[in-house]
Amino acid sequence: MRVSREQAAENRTRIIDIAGQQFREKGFDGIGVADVMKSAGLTHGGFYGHFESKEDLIAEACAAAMAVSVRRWTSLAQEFPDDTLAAITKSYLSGDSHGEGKMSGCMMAALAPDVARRGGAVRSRFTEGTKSLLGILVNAVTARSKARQREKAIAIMAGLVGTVVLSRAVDDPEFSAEIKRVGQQVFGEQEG
Amino acid sequence: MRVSREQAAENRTRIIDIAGQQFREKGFDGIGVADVMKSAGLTHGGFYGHFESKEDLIAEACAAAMAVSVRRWTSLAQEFPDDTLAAITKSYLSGDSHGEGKMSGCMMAALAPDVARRGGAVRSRFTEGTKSLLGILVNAVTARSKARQREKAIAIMAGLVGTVVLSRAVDDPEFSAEIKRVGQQVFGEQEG
DNA sequence: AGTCAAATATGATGATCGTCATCTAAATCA
DNA sequence: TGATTTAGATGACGATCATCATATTTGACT
Repeated sequence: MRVSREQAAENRTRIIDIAGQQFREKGFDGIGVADVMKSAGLTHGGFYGHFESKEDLIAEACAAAMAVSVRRWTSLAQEFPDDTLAAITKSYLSGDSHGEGKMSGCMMAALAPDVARRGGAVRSRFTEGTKSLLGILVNAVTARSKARQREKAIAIMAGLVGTVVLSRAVDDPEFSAEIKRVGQQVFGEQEG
Repeated sequence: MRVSREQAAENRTRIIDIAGQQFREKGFDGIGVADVMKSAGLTHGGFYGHFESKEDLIAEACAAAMAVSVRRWTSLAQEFPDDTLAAITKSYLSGDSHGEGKMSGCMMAALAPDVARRGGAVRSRFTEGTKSLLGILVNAVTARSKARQREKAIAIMAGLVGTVVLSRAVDDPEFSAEIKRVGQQVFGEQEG
């Protein structure tokens, strides 16, 4: 059954959004094309009308999820202009920043190693997003020189990603909470 | 063909070692049981004589790979007693610490998000290893109090993991090198 | 030496995967 | 309005997967 062009475009973005969620939850290899389509309310047949391959969908989902993070950080920077860093780290480490947990969390924390195993397009879309996020962090950080500012931002980004990654992987709830608490304290304040 | 008990035990540890390498390179879902067995010089048939399931192998491989890291950090601490932190971070961020790149690198950096998607045994073995590594780091760090020491160690561990994770995922070699350089500088010195 | 048990090999199972071919119905356009 | 295009549905393909059944060979024990 054919649908209107706007409906088709809307379907495409819904597929990408849902794929981004499922990938973050289960990994690129943990969810299949047919299941993504079903979650989007479609059947698997139409998939290759929208995407060249699963790899193509992964790349699009990466770009879209990174773009969401960029928008979130940007609006946090606008909303909290004098303590952007604390606002970002708090939002970042709160986990379910929009209520659904890992599915809607940061692509870097959920899938960076998976991205590292993939090919060109996925890596490059991820890299673009990472650079954009870093740019926001650089502006949120204070230091004696522009170079120091960038270094500090890089360290904080790595610290935040590592904090989320470890706190999620670990099985002990208290240990997990401790990791997040320390991450908030160390990487969310203008000193370290 | 039956083999001696020692041979069988040796085969088992070889399967676990090779599985650990392949998992780190391709992810838990990126390599199959049959391929692991073939890489170990065996056929797929004997697998379920050694392990209950693939999940069981994953848990064993996790534990073994974490134990290797624990031994490495321990021996670094013995070899460089007065600057253990720098020695560990340098070894950690050098990447191919034993020549083969990501395959032999840290389980936390290669697979933490994959671990987070798994069930009980995998998570718990990973958590044990993480706590052991943290214990080593705590002793390698200086701070005003024991509590501060632990917080600092947690932050450094997160920073190191995030540094490796991001530098590997990113597509731009200069950006990747920059991330690693900053990580070494910030997390390898007794200040931040 | 002879029996038993165990380690591995061979082969098959059903499920799931990415991808493609074909069909259908409705949107688009002339 | 009629012709054409196209989004999506149905169904199938070969490949791969985890797992199991069975056979074989040989170490281990009596």
